Amino acid sequence: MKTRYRNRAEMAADTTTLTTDCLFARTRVQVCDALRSVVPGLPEEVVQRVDLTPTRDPSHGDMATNAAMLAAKPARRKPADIAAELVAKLSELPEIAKAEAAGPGFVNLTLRPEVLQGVAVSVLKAGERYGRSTMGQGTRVNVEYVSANPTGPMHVGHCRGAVVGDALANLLEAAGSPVTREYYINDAGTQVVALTWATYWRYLQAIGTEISADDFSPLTPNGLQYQGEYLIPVADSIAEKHGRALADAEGGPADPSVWFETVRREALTQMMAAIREDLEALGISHEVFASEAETLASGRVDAAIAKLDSKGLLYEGVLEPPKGKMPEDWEARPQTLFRSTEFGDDQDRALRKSDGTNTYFANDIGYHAQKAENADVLIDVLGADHGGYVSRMRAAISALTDGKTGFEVVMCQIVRVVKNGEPVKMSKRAGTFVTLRDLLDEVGRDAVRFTMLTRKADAQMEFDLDAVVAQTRDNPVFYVQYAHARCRSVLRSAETMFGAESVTPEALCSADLTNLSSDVELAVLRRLAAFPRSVEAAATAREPHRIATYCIDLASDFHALWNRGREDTTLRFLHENDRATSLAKLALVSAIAGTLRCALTILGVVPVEEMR
RNA sequence: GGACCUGUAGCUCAGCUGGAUAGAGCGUUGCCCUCCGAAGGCAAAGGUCACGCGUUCGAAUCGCGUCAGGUCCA
Repeated sequence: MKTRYRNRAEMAADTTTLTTDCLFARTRVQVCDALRSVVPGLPEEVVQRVDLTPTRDPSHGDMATNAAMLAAKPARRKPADIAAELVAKLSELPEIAKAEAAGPGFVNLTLRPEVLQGVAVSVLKAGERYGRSTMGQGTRVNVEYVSANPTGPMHVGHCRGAVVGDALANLLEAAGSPVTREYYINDAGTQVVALTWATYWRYLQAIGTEISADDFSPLTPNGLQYQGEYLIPVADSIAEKHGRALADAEGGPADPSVWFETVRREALTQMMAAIREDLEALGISHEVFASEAETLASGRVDAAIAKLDSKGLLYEGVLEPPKGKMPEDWEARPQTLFRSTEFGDDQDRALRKSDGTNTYFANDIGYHAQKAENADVLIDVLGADHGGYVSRMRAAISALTDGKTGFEVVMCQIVRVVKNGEPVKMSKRAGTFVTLRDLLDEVGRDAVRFTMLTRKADAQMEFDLDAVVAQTRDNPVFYVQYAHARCRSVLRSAETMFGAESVTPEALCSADLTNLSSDVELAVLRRLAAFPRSVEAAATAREPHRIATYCIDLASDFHALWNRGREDTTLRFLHENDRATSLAKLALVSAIAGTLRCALTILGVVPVEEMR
């Protein structure tokens, strides 16, 4: 496993060259240098824990560091004393207007205004690359997400994992990791057999045979499991292509050897095509669609099992009966077990059933081994219902790769869909489940994506259909989009006022920014400065929702600034008779719009130019 | 019975990997349009961070236990 930083400090201390063009990262290096000279011989692992954070309270300056408090114990000195010496050292730096010790040992730093003003220029120069980092260089990441069974169209239950996985992939890419987006098609299991039978039933109807679900069900291996109408067009196209050739002379069910493989392939192809369309509508495209059947055929599953065996990790045994509620049909059965308990699992796990066929787990091991051939870290984005699967998979990957390949799971908890204050009931059986397409049609792609990303993945969330289309402050999608649209609106007005060529990002880079000195303007600049830091932190934590939170915060700063211009005309962006001042303000506005675009792009949300 | 996730304002949720007086939105109560888009902003009120013990300079955050909700267990 390649380097995985436990925290930002470690990440930043790990390298002498900065991974991102970030004011915080640069200043932190200076703080660390100062600390080393104030406390000679301080162990590096202590220095690495030094953190430099934005302050919550502007009266504490622009940034605060915990350096003195961290060093106090190893240096056997009082935090306040170290802080005082740090203050003296840091005050000498040209970038720092004021350094002061405060509270239990913080050192608060106030930057010279031109340093903060320079942030706007950095943003404009970086353009769409603002916030990008090289932190992940050398760590190839495979993110597997969605992987919905190809047995029907996507429904809202798949949506959160899809959006989170996609945003996470974008985020890790922004943080410098080469990312593979992957979808695992479970096309070798019993569900696909069931799908095939269900499609065949619809096929018989398509060629004019009258056969009810109740009549057909007993003919199938496991009953008729899918009766959805979405199979009708699939069956129609099969009927069109093959006529009555797949049925017997009377149009009734023929022997499976006649039709099964044909129908299976056709159903799978069309289901996957439908899913890809759904994904496309969500703005998602995977680089790899991996087939379980192909992985099996490639021999990788057998190879993985053989490898575990060669390490002495397999044995024939009988699992303990489940504690508590005992399934009625439970019986002790000897089967091939993997010693996952040696890797932290709470129970050994079966790789082969008593009849000798592979379990799902066995196939999944082979598949993960396949992914590990081209990645250093595997991330599975899973629904909460797969929680029990994590520790056994981690055990298997650890065993197979000798711990070289990282395995992480981002677990997405349930989304409750609410409309008019009432939960929307979903039942696949009753056919009342909401498809992804329905949801997109109702609220729109960007609203779905952004809203799903405003909460951390491992917390349950409520998705209020009314709220996400509301054009009000309590709808964060709208709020953020509105901020961007307002920026663009100002810039459009500026173009007519000063000429388009004067307000391009390149032209605005050379504006004199010294008049950006009010508290609200400096607050926005501080926020812009924190973006690269947020990207690295979000990537390290595998938490794309932090980028959504950042968007909301920046939008809030901007709306506040906008409204302050009502009472204080010097804060307005456009001053017809004062070109120099206007260009400074416009540089800030352009930097805000640019940063919002960078952030929204990570989330896969399209920034809008105007609201209608 | 066990595993994983969650518990923060009346409601929906943030809280930047242990830091200063715990923050938003909605709802409630007041303000702010002659003015770049008021689809916004400002302010007030609202908290035993589920509970208990522990770790330490310092805990919503880390550990253990209890309770509650969710997901799962060949």
